[in-house]
Amino acid sequence: MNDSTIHIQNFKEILRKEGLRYTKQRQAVWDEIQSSQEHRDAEDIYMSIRNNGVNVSRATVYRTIDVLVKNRMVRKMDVGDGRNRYEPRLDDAHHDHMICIETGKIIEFYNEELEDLQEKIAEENGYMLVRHIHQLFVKPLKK
Amino acid sequence: MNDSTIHIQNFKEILRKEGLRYTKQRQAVWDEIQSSQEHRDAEDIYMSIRNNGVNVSRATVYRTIDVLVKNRMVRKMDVGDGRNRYEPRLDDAHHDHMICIETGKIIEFYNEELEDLQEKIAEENGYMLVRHIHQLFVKPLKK
DNA sequence: ATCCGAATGAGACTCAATCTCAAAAAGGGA
DNA sequence: TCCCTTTTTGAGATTGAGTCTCATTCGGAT
Repeated sequence: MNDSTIHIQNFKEILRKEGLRYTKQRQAVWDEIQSSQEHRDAEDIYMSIRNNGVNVSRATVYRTIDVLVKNRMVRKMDVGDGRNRYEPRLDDAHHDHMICIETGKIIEFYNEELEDLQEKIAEENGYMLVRHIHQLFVKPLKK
Repeated sequence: MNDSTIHIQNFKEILRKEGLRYTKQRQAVWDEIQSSQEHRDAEDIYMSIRNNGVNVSRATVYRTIDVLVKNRMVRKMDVGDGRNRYEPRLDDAHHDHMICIETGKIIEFYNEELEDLQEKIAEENGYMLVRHIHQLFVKPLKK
């Protein structure tokens, strides 16, 4: 059983759990997102699927992404330019993003201390942390 | 010279610096935002100005907000629901936001350690921190 | 293989935000 | 003050990501 098989299994199970049918369009959306670690927008994913010869509509792409996001197979990120970006959660390891304002490059980072601190802050205010958005807008250090 | 006068002065100076003319519409936008510490959307600000008897268009509200944001008199925040929120930066003290997913309440917080950690992370990756977005989505702790 | 409810897709629709451009207003000079 | 040039305004058109509609197609249980 290779990587790809594992993902198809998981995906089918999720559809079953959600009471949804397995269709080639839904599979194509997951395949496409899963095929790249990049942070892509819905239009890009939609066009790539069509270029691969699978007929799919934007509506189906958006609908399927919602299911994937709900089931934590895809992470949705709002970079503030009006278009959401999506990336596969292949290993489910949490990370945040650093966005270079000069090149647009997106760098992932993870810091345990930072994670703990956020939970502590929420609790100090009488709340429980559910999720968070944390983005650092940066520019290259001058050498 | 009262608080209000101080702000009018600053605002006029900013318009001059930007090579923009002083108009009652622009003043009304700043007055309206400055009048409340809440996190309001553009439509709310627009309607309030009109209800106060000043004729203004949405275009002018958005255009003026852009100038205010650029000059750090107003903070623009994307809470992820498609409508940006604006708040006056009266004292210029930085803070981040905690959003209760049950009530929609927005709580401001500031933590020095968190701020330092972010700069450190950016530098470790060869970047300089320019700005950041940090939002904690929380729910009330069960008693 | 049949059947019925779920899924699809073309395109209409939503809604925040931006753009257009003719008309109105600012503000400097005389 | 009045003029004149340039900027600003505003009503409405436009944009664009995302959602919705509903007739048609398809999945999959029996």
